[in-house]
Amino acid sequence: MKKAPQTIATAKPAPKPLARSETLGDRIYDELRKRLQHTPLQPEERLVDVEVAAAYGTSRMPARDALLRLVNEGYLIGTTRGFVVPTLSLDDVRDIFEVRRLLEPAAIASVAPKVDAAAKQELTLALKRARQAAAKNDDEEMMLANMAFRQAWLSRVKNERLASTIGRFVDHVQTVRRLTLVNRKTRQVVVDGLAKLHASLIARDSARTFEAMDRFMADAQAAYFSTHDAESGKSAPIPNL
Amino acid sequence: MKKAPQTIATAKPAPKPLARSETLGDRIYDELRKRLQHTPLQPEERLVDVEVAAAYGTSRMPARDALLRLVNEGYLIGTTRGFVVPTLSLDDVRDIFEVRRLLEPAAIASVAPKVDAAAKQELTLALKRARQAAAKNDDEEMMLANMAFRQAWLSRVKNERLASTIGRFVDHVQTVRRLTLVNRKTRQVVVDGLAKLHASLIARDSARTFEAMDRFMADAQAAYFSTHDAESGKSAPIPNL
DNA sequence: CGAAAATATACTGTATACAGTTTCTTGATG
DNA sequence: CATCAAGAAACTGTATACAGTATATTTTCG
Repeated sequence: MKKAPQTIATAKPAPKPLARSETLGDRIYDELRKRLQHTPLQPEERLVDVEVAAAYGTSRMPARDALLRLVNEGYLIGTTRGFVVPTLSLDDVRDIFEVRRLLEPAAIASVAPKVDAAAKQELTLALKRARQAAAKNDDEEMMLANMAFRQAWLSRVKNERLASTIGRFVDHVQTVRRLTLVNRKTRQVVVDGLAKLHASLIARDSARTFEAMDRFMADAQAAYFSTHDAESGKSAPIPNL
Repeated sequence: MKKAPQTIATAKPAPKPLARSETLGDRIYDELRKRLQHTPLQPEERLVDVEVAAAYGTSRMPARDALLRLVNEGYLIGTTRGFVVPTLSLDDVRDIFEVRRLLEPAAIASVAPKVDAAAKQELTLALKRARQAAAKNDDEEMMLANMAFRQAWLSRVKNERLASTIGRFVDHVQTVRRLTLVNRKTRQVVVDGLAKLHASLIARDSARTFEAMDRFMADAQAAYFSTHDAESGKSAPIPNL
């Protein structure tokens, strides 16, 4: 490596180039991300580029691209020995909740006026699933219902940058959520929160929806920190993404 | 390329690996980003990986890593013929402003209680620069002062995720800002906004700071859209990042 | 002389090979 | 038996080479 550049960009005539089509790296990235969203890695599990490459039948490069991208977005961290799931400290979780609380009430409020029949059906179904899961104490189903509900409104947020920012932060505390839901009282908080959101959305009431989400997030956050403080020592980092 | 994987991750004993140290790709990324923040590319300018690589004296790979990362973060878009600056539509700008307006008031309010002597000095200096620039109609200096003021508070936001999210969105409308500031009335709006923010920050008044930023962003947004509508046709995409 | 076709060029994407570094394993030594 | 050192193994990071594709250029034909 030699030295810094003077000027890098070339100012040639006037091209009008196409956007790039999907590459192998993109495909691997998409599938890996979906996989991580669905079933997060165990804290000691490692993703190794050569294995990912072999799994997808490509060389290391596209796999590497995908893994680096996941690192860039906070889904993984790169170490000298494979790619691992990041360990979130309590402060990290607090920070993420803080940002989410700034974004999600406004985001969901923005879809309230536009709730149509299809949206209503999705939301109602998700709520129903959540209720049944709560009744059966089914943690896994509870989480899935919760995700379905969020997906129902988040996919209808017009502002794509807002939606994707929220999505990313949600993903990052996914396992936290998993932990949180393993708790009877918390499950009730969630069902109540979803029910209120559902009602205000169906009523197409933006202000009430905003309020409901703000409350919901505050309650969920409180529930998380209380159950966590109860279970383990205060400042111990909790496992996982 | 063959088929999808069954299970990719290996579950071996228990490593405790180090975080990776800085790579060539990281270094190139850092410098390129700083360069783009300072002087954005012209719309027809292209960044080509082989040239970037040559400029830094490396092979194409680290350059490629850096460029892809910049694409991932929205600073560039990859085409079949080099990497180019994205063209933001009016809706894009609106979306970005919307997100910023959700985040920045809360963020700056969070630093108000912690404004110390050093912070005060930085803020005061930046405000002074902005005033002088406005008096001299110096667009460039105006923008720099504006950036300095933001840097002064943004660097003191404790929540790093919040800060970096804001930073990214700000960067993306940087050229928009440049356009906006080339306008006498707008410059006054900015100076007034900074002055109010400065006052409430020095007073360590969170609520007032929040309010001041919210107003400021609303005014700035309005100023931008009015000047833009005045200058060119309504829905024409404006150039640039 | 102009338009369409053929060729060349300039990029990105992918594969493979190599180098450097950290962790693991093995063996020697007290 | 414990501890440390030396070697091997397992990774990532980087370099180089090749393939594919979109754009630019030239050529050919009306």
